[in-house]
Amino acid sequence: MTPHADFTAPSMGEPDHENIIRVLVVDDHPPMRMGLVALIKSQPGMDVVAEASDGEEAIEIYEDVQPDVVLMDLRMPGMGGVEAILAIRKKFPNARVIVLSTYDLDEDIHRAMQSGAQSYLLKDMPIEEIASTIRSVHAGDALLPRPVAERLTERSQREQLTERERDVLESLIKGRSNKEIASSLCISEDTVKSHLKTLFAKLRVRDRTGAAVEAIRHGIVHLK
Amino acid sequence: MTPHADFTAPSMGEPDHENIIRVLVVDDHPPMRMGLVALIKSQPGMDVVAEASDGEEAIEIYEDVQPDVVLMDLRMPGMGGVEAILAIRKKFPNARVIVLSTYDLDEDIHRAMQSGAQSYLLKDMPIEEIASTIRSVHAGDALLPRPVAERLTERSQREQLTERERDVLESLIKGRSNKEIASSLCISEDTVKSHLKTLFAKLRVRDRTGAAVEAIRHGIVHLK
DNA sequence: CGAAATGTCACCCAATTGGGTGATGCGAGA
DNA sequence: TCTCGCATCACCCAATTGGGTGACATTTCG
Repeated sequence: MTPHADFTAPSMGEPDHENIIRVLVVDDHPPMRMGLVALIKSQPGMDVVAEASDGEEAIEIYEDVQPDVVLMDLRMPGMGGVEAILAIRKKFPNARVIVLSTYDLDEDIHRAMQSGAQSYLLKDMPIEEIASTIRSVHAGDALLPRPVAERLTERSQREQLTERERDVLESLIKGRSNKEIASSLCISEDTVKSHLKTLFAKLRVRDRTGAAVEAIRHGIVHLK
Repeated sequence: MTPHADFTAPSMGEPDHENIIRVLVVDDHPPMRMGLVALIKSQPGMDVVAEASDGEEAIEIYEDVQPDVVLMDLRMPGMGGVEAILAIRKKFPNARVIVLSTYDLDEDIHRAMQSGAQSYLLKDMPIEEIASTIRSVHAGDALLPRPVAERLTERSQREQLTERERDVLESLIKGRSNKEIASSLCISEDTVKSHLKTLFAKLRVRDRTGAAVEAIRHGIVHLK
């Protein structure tokens, strides 16, 4: 796809301190990809070795070119960033991935870091910060910008939802009544109400409408 | 801010058919700006004369450089794209603006076109389409890509909300009960219920939760 | 093993919500 | 002038929802 020069195997032997950082750019927006490529190529000591426009492509290409660092968008059609990171790190546990997202939703950040990303940047950050993070992550650090770290703290203060609570929440956001949620999950209506009670407490809302809005606001469930 | 060469006044006299298309790029994401600049500079017959990172800056710079075409993001901190387009076209009714957005929400598209944009593109479109639209719009056409036009049709099939209905909807999404909505809008609870009834019908939902989700889904109200 | 978390269900009761019907006043436009 | 849409309010009634309390089984974990 994108021409990448002859590369030397990153495993074994001599440290790559003096080598150029080989970056894989993953984003489904062509102009954004173009910008990230321009950004990286404008920096000394790093270069783009390949591009991908969704998760599956990213996995394939990663195996081929085995880049030093991946710059990965989160929301993409088909396979998203999180699944791609999981797949890549399953096969290459040392893979270094920086998530670059439009959104600073606490759940997104949490899921990304959970899946093994080394950092999480926002697209409204200056290009210097993106470049310096690529260097840091390549050097083995895993740092989060202040505002992102703060969001992650927010999320940790919110109580974890159980699997069943998530199910109810998702069903709720589809516009279903308690009765409908019950039958869709094959449980009694009382059980639904029971889950809703704890759900309201955990999300700190009074009713289902508040729960729906909070869930969307924090990225706990995604629309569409 | 950004260097722009000597420019000739776009008013009066000779047609600019043979001149280069002078583009102003407005986006709050540095790497996206970088990509758009690279995109435009890579195309023959057009060039970037200035960049802005929010609505206010866009207005200022527009007056200074009076570009042929503006490539404008919609959601930006501070003043958004719609307000900027309105302000620019109030002073320069012939201003040509292409909105370039991440989202294909019908309300966003509607508001953008309503405010006077000539086109609405999505960031996941290929760079050729973006470039060719710049040319078309500069030549005086105002065309919408198929998928965007279809979304706009969706929106026109949904009944218009009245101002008051919007007020109730916004209040609803803040998590308020009917009683609280009533007092926040200084009307009776019965009136709130009355508005909600028509609101449910127009949005084709059964209850307030559905209304909240639909409103967010279509961009009728924005979170945060 | 015992404790804690999770998922399940039941019952009661009050509050909120949603649906139907209708009425009034006001301003814009045919 | 006379509609028509909009906003306002009222009343009634049924359905849904939310809060409190408690119980039981399973699983996980120290």
